Amino acid sequence: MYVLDDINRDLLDLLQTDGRMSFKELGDRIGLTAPAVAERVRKLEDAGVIKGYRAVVDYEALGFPILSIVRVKAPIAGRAVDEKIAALPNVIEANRVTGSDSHVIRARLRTTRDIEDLLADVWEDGETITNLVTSSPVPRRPMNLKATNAGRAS
Amino acid sequence: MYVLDDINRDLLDLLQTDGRMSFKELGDRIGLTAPAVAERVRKLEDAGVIKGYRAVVDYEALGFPILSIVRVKAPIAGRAVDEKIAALPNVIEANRVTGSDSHVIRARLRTTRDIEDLLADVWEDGETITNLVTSSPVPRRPMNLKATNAGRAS
DNA sequence: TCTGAAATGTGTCGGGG
DNA sequence: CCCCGACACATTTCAGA
Repeated sequence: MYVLDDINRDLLDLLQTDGRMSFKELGDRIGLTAPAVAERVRKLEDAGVIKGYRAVVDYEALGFPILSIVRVKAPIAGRAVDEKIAALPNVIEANRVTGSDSHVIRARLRTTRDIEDLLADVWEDGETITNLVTSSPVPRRPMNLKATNAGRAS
Repeated sequence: MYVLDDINRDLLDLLQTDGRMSFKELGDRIGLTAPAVAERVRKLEDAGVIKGYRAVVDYEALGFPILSIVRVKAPIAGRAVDEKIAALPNVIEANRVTGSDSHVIRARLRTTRDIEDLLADVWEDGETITNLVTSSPVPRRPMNLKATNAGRAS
């Protein structure tokens, strides 16, 4: 497990909030110079702790107002099923899970009609249960590493 | 609905893949100069299409190997419940949904013991069903806007 | 809405503590 | 592991089309 000191923990919290913050500004906030920050960030990237940077896009504004959660009970949950799911561009996440279902899939859709198309694709693999998200009390957010005492040696 | 031209669609796909890409490099890839890119990106931000930028952090590497999905059936699903869930730092997303459950919660946890603590907190609000993610055929990913023909006037 | 050029700000690399 | 100074590079602004 990768152990963080307090500076790296704060760096990660800042970069999770604003992934485009400059090294200089990061340094100003935590009391380091830009080169020192750059080196720490580079090491976090090399270690795989920072996996990348992403712009967060509002899919609703782009015409995908429906967020659906589909649970699948696939009798034979093999690689073929996984790959078929991954090939669907509307799918933004898919997990294999414990319990009576085999997969949990999340997809962004344009219309209710698209739900049928999505289900038709996974239908062949097993029974499905679909929930539509009506609101998000906690929209997808980063963990607050400071609040969770992340990175402390256990 | 916000209508994208092809350039903005490609810009968003690039920024979803690498949120720290410089305006100059973005411009080189799509055939514009840096100032033109900067202006387009600024407008997308102002319009709320780009909601922000985030570093993607590997929580497993930081000691949170468990991703849990908890479905809650809360008889009275009011604001108080939402706020209690939102206050838990391990919760990375919570949705209200249609169907027999009221909420779907995702949380990152350190140990199986933490599952008990999490459930104890939401337990008071209703019955729970918990699934543990064993693998992710599709890890959380951005939508490919080009593949989905996003932003086209319908 | 874009380009091109000038000014400003930031990233990067060396040397040194 | 950090700071400082110097250079290279990116961003911003603005005039012009």
